[in-house]
Amino acid sequence: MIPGDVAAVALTPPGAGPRHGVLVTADQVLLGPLDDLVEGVRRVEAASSPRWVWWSADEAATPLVAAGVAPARAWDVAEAHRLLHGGWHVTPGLAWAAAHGLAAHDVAAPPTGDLFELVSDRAVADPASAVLPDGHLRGDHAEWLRDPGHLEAWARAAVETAHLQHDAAGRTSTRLVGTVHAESAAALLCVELLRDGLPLDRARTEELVADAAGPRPTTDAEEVAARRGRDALVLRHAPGREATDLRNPAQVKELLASVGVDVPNTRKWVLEPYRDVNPLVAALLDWRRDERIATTYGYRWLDAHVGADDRLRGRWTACDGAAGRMTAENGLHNLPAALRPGVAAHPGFALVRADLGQIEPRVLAVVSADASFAAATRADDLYAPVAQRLGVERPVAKVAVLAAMYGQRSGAAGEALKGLERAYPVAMAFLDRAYDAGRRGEPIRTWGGRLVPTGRFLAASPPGTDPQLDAARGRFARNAIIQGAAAELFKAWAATVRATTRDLGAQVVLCLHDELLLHAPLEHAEEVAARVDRALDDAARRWAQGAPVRFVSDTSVIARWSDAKD
DNA sequence: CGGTGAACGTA
DNA sequence: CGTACGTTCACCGA
Repeated sequence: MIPGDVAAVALTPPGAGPRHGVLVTADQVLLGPLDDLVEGVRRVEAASSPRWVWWSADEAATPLVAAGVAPARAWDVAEAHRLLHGGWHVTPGLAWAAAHGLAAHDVAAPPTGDLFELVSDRAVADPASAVLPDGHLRGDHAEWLRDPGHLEAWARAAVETAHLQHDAAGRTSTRLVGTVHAESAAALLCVELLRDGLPLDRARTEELVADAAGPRPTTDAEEVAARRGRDALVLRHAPGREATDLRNPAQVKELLASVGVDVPNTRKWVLEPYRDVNPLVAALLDWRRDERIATTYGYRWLDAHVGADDRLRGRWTACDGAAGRMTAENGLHNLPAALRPGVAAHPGFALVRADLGQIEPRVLAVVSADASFAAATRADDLYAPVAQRLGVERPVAKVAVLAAMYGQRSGAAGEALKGLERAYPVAMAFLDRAYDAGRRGEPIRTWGGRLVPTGRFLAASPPGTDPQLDAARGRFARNAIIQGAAAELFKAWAATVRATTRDLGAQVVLCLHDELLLHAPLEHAEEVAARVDRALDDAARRWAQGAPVRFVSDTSVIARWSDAKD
């Protein structure tokens, strides 16, 4: 049975002729060619805005998004599984098994093409059923779904899984159902981010690349010559060693030794103190900076990932394999600051940039329920009241708070850290508990309910056998409860922004952990910015569930990403 | 050919 | 001041 506020969508796999799809609601089943399905979803969305259930947004929503349909609410079975059970790897079979309490190791594997696998008794399964006689989902669905007649059963299996996940989520944590909703919206947003891309000023971007890599080469020979030219600027400081391969760290180390710079490795922060000692070091560091742009963010990158519409595109994922932050490919998440002036609104549009201020300590105030620390979040600058309370300068208070959340290895914070323990014992005890759970190899749950396994190095060394690895697990856990909760708030905010600015023609074009970038029509940009701030208030209130913690956003309407940077 | 580590960009 | 990610390069071993 399909509940009245739920609808399901499933599609035949791409790449095997014309695609078909099915739409299943409480009172109708629409089975037909993809175009008909898209129109059906558009109609149902407009009429009742149900919660769309799919095995994953990537599979099911991509054709909808391509056609401009913007579902408001979803239950993404794959993302729900990741939240409930931890880890990143998920298939329909694994999600089905976990939801039904079946053992993961019995999940039917996809066919390998091996002649001998046909001896499995699973081959006798009802050809029309998505479920095998042993209760597991069939493993050959990629092939099986080429027959559109199988789609309805596949969609109903997704709804059954979602239903069981919903029950399990409600039992596990009071906030987990809401987290699944936000996570599902984020996964849908990821599909839209890939479709829309990040708007660039191509000419300006090419200029910035040229500053580092030289003019665009037209032949392979020119490219080689440009590379030699860059190398020569370093090697001219090392007469007799011009054959050194600057891309080989061992050779670079030897080269540096030959001019009296003796270093354990050639990393930037190791070499930086020697920048003025020898011109070779300065030349090498500058070479590294330019080489990064020339190789990773050079002309090849531009040609491969920037479309004819001057949009930089890459795939996005709603959560990483650790605490659950979003990830992006093709440089969208690690674009060098030097290239940011190239990210620019297109004619008739503006960028709306919003970044959350001091999100991690504010998140700590929520998840630890420390009333004193929460009081400090009333300030625009949270470190000011903390410094006052501790009787130290602001920079000392800041280092102490960050050390408490992440570090406590090199005890620069010292006295101030002890002050934190006295002033905010609830928050500090919360961090200590996460650290201890990690040391013991126990999984933790984030505020929103995501299960985060800490046993990543468990096979190499069980808890209690290697103090260094125990400490690494502890730091990971302590970081994950903060980073993971921050990611949850961020996604709730991003999903709210997506929903509340769409009617103004705005697009979310970049999500960067604590920063949102939107592309909006010029005439609506100020209103979009206002709605972004309102969305933060609404999302934070829902996410924090009444905790008296304030979140702040620095929001501005700009032409280029590099504008109005603080 | 695939896997690994160094290096470095972002938060 | 720790954690995480993606990308490129050279090297290693099959």
